[in-house]
Amino acid sequence: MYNPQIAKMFEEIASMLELEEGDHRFEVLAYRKAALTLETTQEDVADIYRKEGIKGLMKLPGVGKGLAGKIEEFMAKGRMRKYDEMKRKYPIDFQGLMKIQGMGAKKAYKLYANLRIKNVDDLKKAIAQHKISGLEGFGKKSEEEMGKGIAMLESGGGRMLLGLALPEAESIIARLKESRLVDRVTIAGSARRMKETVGDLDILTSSREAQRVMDFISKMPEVERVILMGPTKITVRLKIGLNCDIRVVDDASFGAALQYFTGNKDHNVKVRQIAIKNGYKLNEYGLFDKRGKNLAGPDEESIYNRLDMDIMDPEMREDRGEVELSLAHKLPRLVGLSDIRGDLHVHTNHSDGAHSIMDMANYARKIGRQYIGITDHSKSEYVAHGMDEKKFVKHLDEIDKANDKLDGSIRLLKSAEVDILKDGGLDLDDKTMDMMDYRLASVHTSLRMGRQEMTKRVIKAMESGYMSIFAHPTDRKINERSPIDMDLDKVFEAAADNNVILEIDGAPDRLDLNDENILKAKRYGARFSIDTDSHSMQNLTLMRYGVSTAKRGWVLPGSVVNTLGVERLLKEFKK
DNA sequence: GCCGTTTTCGGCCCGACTGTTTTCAGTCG
Repeated sequence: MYNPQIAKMFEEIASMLELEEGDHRFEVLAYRKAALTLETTQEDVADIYRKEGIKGLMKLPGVGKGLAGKIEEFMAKGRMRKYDEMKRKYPIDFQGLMKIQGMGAKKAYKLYANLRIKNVDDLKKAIAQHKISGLEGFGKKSEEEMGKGIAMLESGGGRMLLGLALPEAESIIARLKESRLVDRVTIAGSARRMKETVGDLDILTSSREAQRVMDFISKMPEVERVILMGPTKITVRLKIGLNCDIRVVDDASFGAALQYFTGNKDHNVKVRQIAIKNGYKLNEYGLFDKRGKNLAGPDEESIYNRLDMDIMDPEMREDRGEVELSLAHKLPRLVGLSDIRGDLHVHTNHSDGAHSIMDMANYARKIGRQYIGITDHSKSEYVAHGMDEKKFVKHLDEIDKANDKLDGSIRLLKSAEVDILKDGGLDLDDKTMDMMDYRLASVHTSLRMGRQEMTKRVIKAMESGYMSIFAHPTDRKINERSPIDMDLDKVFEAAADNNVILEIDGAPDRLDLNDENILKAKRYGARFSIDTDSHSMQNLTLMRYGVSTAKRGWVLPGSVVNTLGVERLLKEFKK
């Protein structure tokens, strides 16, 4: 996989260009944009190049003739002349140093020019010896902030799971509402777009008492320390190890600000370009005409509507074609939480869940589910107390009895999460599986198997005729474990051929399939099941993470099986 | 260096905050 390596080189070239004489602003932007594209492109550039040559590379957004040539050069020779030349002049670890808050290319270079600081270790030593504060343009405060920045990095400054960050944001929002200092308050940024991980939290409020809001925030119990505070913006470090930006605007600007701070960046750039084409100017304070009159209303929708666009769900705002569809008034109606009727991936204390069948059923009914599928583990998962055939017969019988007791108030479906064995066989015998309403199947062992073997393994399981749903298909764990290596195109094709439903597992550390893979699967006509993979009653409420992931993959309600009523769903499983 | 319903040249988002400044460069989102 060349992508991360080349992305890093482009990033570094961008940093070095910032130090060169003359105006390289836009060249810098171009390198950074291409680096971002490479970081987020799943397909290896080597594969793209093999299939479509340099023209294929140039199809990548932000990659033109020049940068495509540099990618080609690196793949052929293992080096990039421009990078090597510049690196000789600036032998600095920009990537490492610039991860420190407040450090950009220019400061990094000053440190190198004056103190020969090349990397974070050098910087640490210089700080310890108080060499920074003596430098022109730096002071005592700079030295302190750098020290704090390094400490923050070392305590894990990476991106946090949405499932941890969003509840924290919601409790901060609740606190602000209770304070009565704010008119409106809401989440913005990547958390509002429900990205699987977030680098920080953005919260937007409107108030006539900005200063009091600032003071209030700085004293909240969630806050570890204030990083910066101005009249309308405050950045704080939260105790959970995440930064949080909170902005205060006038209520009249709230809609414009919410649009602006929700992003993402590329989406905003396009919307602003449309504003310019219409003779307007769009910023976080409003939509202004030539005379400077603010045309925006109090909400986001009025801004889009003024531009003759339809408003789209925040999850769509990633510049993946939603702007164009919105202009054409052809936005799809995506699946929403209220479409979901059941949950087809639920564990109980018969394997590794915390609660009984009845507890799970009652809780699920309380939060509005019409049915849930009980999917305890099969015998290979002995660490998860997986059951063998004999135990399953008894277990399935208990589900029947629970259904009798529940008397139709919620329906329990008989199922299992069956292991896909190393050879592609399933972990229970046919007779036992025949007793179930449907079956989940998933990979839990031999995760490092090679690509071809893994692909064959999964497809063989799909062809068994017993696999109703492919649960957490790639088996990745965010920030913990890479996805298993398989040819997703072939797997998705086999799923469609064998009527296998693909799961969108809503457990916040899985979110599997993810947005990109959902978009890919859709091209093969995939159908989905959005589940929680619950191991406790509380987990049943995680459905929103799965639904938002589906939205990020532009999933329509009609292709999600658990939007169906239970009778229709059972008919689907019989097919 | 990229890109195209201002299309092969001339744009490319722009406002907030900080530290070290005495008017602003650097960084961030």
